[in-house]
Amino acid sequence: MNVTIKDIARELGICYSSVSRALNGKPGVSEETRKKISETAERMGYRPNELARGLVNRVSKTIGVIIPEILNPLFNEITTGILETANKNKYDVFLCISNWDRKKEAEYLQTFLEKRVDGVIIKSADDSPADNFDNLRLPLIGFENSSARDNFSFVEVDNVKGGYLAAKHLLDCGYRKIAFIGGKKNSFSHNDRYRGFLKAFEEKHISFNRSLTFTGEFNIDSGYKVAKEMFSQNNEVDAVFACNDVTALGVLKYLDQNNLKPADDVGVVGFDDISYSDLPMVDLTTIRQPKYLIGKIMMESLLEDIKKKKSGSDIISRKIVLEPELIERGTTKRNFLKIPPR
Amino acid sequence: MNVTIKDIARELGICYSSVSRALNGKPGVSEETRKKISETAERMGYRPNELARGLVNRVSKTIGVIIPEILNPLFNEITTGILETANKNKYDVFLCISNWDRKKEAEYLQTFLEKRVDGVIIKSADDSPADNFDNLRLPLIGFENSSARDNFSFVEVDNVKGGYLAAKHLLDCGYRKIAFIGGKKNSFSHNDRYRGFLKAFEEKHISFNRSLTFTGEFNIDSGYKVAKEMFSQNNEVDAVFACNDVTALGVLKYLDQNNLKPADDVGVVGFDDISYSDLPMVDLTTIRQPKYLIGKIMMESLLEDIKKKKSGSDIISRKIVLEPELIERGTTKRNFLKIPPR
DNA sequence: TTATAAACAACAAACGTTTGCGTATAAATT
DNA sequence: AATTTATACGCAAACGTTTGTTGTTTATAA
Repeated sequence: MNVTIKDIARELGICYSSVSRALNGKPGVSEETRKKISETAERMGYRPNELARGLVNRVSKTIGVIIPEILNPLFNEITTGILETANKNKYDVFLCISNWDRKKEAEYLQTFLEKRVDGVIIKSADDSPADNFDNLRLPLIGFENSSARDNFSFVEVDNVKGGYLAAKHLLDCGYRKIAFIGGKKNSFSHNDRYRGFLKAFEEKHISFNRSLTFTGEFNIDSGYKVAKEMFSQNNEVDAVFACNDVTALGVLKYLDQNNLKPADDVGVVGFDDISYSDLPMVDLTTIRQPKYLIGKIMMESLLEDIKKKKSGSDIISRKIVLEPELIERGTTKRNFLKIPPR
Repeated sequence: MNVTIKDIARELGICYSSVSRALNGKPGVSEETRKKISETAERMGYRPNELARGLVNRVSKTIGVIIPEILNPLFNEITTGILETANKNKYDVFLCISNWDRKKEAEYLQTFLEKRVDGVIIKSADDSPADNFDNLRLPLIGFENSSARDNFSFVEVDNVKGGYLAAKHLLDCGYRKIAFIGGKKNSFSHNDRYRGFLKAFEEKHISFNRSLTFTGEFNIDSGYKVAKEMFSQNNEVDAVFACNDVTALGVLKYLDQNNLKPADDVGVVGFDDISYSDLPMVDLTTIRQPKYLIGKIMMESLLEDIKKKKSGSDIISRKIVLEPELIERGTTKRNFLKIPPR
């Protein structure tokens, strides 16, 4: 059985309310007894029961986090940022994986409500107008915009710009038959990246062949499959922009197995800059997201909102947009001109 | 403000204890009122307060998990197994990252105690006789043995066998000047893999040059650095066994940058079989650990122990050892005989 | 018709805290 | 010495549940 403040009080022959006050540094306890109390607390190995505390303080010092998966290094690094920032601020985190399933997501939100988390960070499995978290009365912040509501707070990279940078770079290199492999169809990030992608074409007055638009999932196999399908139908494709690095790795896998040289035969640009893209054997050109920072900022913003809520002031929604960055590596090559200028 | 059972009771003009009984399916409530109660509960959006429940039931339906990092895909996949299994059993998980720091680890254990988790899963940052969790009165299970105490429960792969398989494979291929790059020095897993490694040499009556023993950390940079140091001093090394795939990736990075061909110039065997080892550009021979399964088994065993503890029966410590498996890929080649048989 | 059990509802204590309020004691002021 | 003031401490309620005990109603059998 665990030691309680009542045990300490009994031991010292005083009232347990004094023990509480002493241990919390509140006034109304003499220095002398305060010292005695903290000594016996120490000696008896007292550990406050946070459940009981949470009950009266209406605070659990706990954040609920829902992400679609952690196998993808993208979420991995974001999660690292989240967890380390939480720890620095003395919060614990319930980490939940939705597997891109909205039902699961909703379930987790329910248990968060039941366990009285102080706030929620979420990368929604799906973007739709009828949101799971629409009338959740809880500070909440998302990774990437995923709600039509304009009071939804989120942190994301400028996806339009990211898509633009990718396409512009490929065009600058001289690639012309460029394919687009997107993520979750109709998700905000997918649409934004696609828009930016198209913008680069427009700007250069080059037309994009819409039949070269594909969608994949966030894993290597999916990238491989899409590449296989794509190249067996359109062998004139000379470059690919994959909306995330893991999908791009799948494309590279296909190229490798079919004796196609990255850059020379097919230019490849990914998105995210996961740690493995940097390996010399991979050496993937990509659009970097500041992943750790994203996690850190989400947690910091959330904690601020929690503070605000407690003090009674209004929470205003945040839309924090960070800069993406083109990282040029070996899977694209400048002045590559397969198609002679007409 | 959240809806409570008292609100529901007031709404219906009954006593709140009946509401509790009704909602928990306990006897003592008529079918009629039971129905009325669950209907109004639904209508009012009632969510039980798990803090209050936990307080009286002495159960939090929460597991604390401490791992050194999640950037390494090894822990990643183990964690996935842990989280999914927890979810299936209606448990939530506090995920904490120790960054290989024992102090942090101890801090986390304290907060686990305060938040009254029902059990703990841990990959200890360091193996030592004086353990953080020595007198923790909580069901606990570790990934890999990390305590001199014999009542410490853990799940691990047969590391002796893993080291043995790696060395045997390299020797069978014909490599002779083999280097060993270990993990945390003096950790149980390190020692076991080293023992197995040496065993293969003994078995074949081949002597191992002890000066080719190195230790690294669990990241690419570390593997790279060790390789650099090693090859600049001992250019006769013809193969490397790295105690984890991430370190092996660092070695491959070095080889790539120095125009050394894996397998032909230097055989490389890793440990873990992380998902990226399978990429054709990497194609790393390795010793596979059943990562997801490890996580799953840890969680299942822990939940069993929790059940046992609740029912009052004794918890016996578990030592679950799983089989490692050699995965032959492109970084080693059979019948490679650099050194002619004498 | 009355006794008796069964079915249900209400009461109250408990879980381990925090905290407003009242009071006893000691110190300070007149 | 009498009165005020500050301080230390105890009391009790509250947070939202669960659950054992007691009280009341209703149906059933004698």
